[in-house]
Amino acid sequence: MALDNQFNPQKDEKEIYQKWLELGVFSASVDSPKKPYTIVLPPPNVTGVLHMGHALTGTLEDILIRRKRMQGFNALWLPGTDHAGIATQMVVERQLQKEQQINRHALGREKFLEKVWEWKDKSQGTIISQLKTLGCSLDWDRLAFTLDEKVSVAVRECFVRLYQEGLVFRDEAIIQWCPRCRTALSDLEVKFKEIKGRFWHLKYYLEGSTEEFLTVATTRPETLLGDVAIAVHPDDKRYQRLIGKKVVLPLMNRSIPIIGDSYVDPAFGTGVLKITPGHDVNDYVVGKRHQLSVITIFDDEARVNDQGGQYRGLSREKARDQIVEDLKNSGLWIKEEEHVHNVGHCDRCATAVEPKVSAQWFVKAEVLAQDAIEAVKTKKIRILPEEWENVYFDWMNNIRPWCVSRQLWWGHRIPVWYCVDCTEVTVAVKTPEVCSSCQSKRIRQEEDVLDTWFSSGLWPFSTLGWPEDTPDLRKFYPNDVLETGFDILFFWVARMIMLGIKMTGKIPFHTVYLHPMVRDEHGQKMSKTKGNVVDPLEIIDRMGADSLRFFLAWNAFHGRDLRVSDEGVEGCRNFVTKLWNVTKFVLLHFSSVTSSKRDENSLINQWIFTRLNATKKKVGECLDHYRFFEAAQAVYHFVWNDYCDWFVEFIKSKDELEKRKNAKDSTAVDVLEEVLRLLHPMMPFVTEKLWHELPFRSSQARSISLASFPEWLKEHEYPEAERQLQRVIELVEKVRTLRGTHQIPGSKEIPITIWAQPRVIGELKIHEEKLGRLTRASKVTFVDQRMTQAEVIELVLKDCSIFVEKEYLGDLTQEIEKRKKELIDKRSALERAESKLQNEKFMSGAPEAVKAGVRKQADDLRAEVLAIERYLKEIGS
RNA sequence: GGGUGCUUAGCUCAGUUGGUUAGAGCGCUGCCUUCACACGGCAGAGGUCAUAGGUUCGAGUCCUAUAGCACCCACCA
Repeated sequence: MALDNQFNPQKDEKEIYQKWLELGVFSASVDSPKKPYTIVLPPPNVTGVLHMGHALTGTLEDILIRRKRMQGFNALWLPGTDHAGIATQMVVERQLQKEQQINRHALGREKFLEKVWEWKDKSQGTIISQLKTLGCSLDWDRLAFTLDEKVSVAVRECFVRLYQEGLVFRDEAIIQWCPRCRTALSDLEVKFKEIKGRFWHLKYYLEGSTEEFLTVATTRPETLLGDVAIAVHPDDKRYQRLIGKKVVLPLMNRSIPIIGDSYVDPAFGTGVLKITPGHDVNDYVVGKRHQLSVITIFDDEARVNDQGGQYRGLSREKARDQIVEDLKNSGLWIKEEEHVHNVGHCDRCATAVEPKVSAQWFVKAEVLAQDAIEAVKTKKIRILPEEWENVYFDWMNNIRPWCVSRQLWWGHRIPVWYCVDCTEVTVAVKTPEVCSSCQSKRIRQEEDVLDTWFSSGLWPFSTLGWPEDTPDLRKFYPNDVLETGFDILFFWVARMIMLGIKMTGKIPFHTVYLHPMVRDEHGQKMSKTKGNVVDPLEIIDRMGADSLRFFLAWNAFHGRDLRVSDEGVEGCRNFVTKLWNVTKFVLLHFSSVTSSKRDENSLINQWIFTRLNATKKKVGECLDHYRFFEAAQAVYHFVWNDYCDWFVEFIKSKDELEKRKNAKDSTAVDVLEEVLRLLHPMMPFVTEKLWHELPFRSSQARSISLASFPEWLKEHEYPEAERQLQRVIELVEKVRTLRGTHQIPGSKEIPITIWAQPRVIGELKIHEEKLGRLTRASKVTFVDQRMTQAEVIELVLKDCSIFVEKEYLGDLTQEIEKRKKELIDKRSALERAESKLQNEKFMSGAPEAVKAGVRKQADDLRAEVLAIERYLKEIGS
């Protein structure tokens, strides 16, 4: 059956994926005696669509999993989706606002959650089908969701255990608050942005004086409503004498103390700092130190509350304008300056956060961090690329309590019940009926839900049935590799390590591989507002999943950026086409060869198997070390250069093809078949398609993904064949270069003469036909005497020379120039080599292999230099 | 303010413990529509490895300093 002109991904990919599903290729089994190998997919947002980052994750993990599966492992790649608390809730809130112009509070918790579930049910299929489009071999029967009952039980169990050990606690503290989301945030969820603001200088008069005042410089004049003191440095000569006195708070006419605290930097601003413990994290700390009270002046949406007197009800921004105006009017304003400073913003909605004192639940991360640090220090967990280990240690060593409560509705409700009748707090996995202390039925559950990352942190085992001791858990936990982007090292990876060790007593995985960030072709972060988002599905639609996957693997350097460009993917698409075309060639000539049988004495066969063997070794090593780019390059190079450019060209003559067909030599098919298996993890679709077209294959399996992965074979090493064919290749290249330099068209055949030692001539004569054909020679003559330089020019190789008669070359000026340049290069290389050999310290210090190499190099160079010198002399230049 | 990484061909990047004449893809130039492939073939040009010192028989690779870039953490009002 003849193949189409090129692979048609739109037509074939869906069908192929369907077949994999039918064959159950992706299913891992708890009963299998095979060694398990487990990866959990970083769960994408349930309402999301596939972006390039997902495509990268999907590709790299699929490569790892498919290879292990082919190697005979019981490979489990566990899919799942994340409820993504704030993100999802925000999407639904926006939709609600747009459609009904109401917020969630107008709808009520229960009704609102119904809406979110509706949205989730509607959109959850999207990302799943998109992962399938990419070819991901996920075990769909185990599809999990972070709000599944199974996972929720694990979340509650974890919370209860931490509570019982005192590792989760409730406390009143200053936290980061998003007034738009109306929830507390963890430190990680606050992103600081440079904002061009103003620096207002204000007068705070000393109590009882209309003359003497202190100048306070602030970026947030509106917070003066909550000032409880002003602070100066205790050693500051300017203000020292005023410590302990009082000032009158502008506009509010409250009297507040002047305190001395070394936190104040005398050199910054005026050296006088207003203290607002209710709305500034540092002020809160200073306030605590001086037992100052806390005044909260904003409500949950950052509008001025009852504490703000006449400003009550104003937004932060309006209050600021009004207060500045009032200060100006009452003569308390001195000046204002431009001031650039960093302001924290909500990671999700980009609203400026408002520090706020409130009761929240915290995890004692600093305790959990100890074992997590140890696990990486002792290399029980490796983080790759290794430079991330330091980043990990740095963060872990400075970790602070993790605020896990969120005033959201979409998420795991915290399993805590407060008794109305006594002060008891009941914390339980199963919803209690009564207070655990006074047995009162009047208990109410904590309103807050948990940070999304709390449930994600349990993902490697909650998906396998923990805390039950399930067969899945026993088989597939710990996982093997955790592959994800470095941007969620703290958010997710660190928490999995902490919670994994704490809950199960085992490390959750032995390797963390952090892939680069996907960027556009100019290295810019992709964003909707910039309009530079490259849609993986659109690329797949145009060029096929294999092209995109191969491109991503090829570009998964150990660096920090991965730039996606159309041209790059096109290059990979071209490679898919090349593979397709060479398969067409093989089918055209070798369809009648239906079993593996080959001439073991053929040097070409030996040579291509040796090359293939080197490639298999390289690919295997690279994949073992997550060097996807090198693996992709190695196989690309083998297919395109070794197999297509040389092997196929070597055997392309009528005679050679006939000979091989008659002998039923299967080398061409065998090598291609192995290449397809080697490539399958990276390009699953086209390799599956082509594999079935071959006249025979190594395995009876109904899918290439069930066949074995090619491994290096000792018996396929033929160094002698490699050496000989390497010489043939160099010889052909020399002549071709000469033809190129002299612009001899391919249609013009010219005779060549080859001189060498008899032994070498013997080796070359075997390849006479190939030499002639590939150099487009009219005749190949072998001689054991050098030719006279006056009539010919000599192309020098290490152990042979090629002579071409001048009459075929026309003007030699260019050629001579080239030789002169070559001579300079070779001479200097020779000098370097010789001086090394004369250097005693080199001869005593360098390893034997290096010395031998240099010696051989010097010999070769010397011969070449002499030959070129002789050539130039004889030609009269 | 603290930290990490980067600087190699026109562009994007490899280069594993120092060791033989520094590589790839794309782009560029010339030739070729030869019966797998123009999404192709053949050939070619192009690099004082950011700069200055140092260690070494030997440095793109190790050390120091400088310059520039990127990112992370902190968040001085």
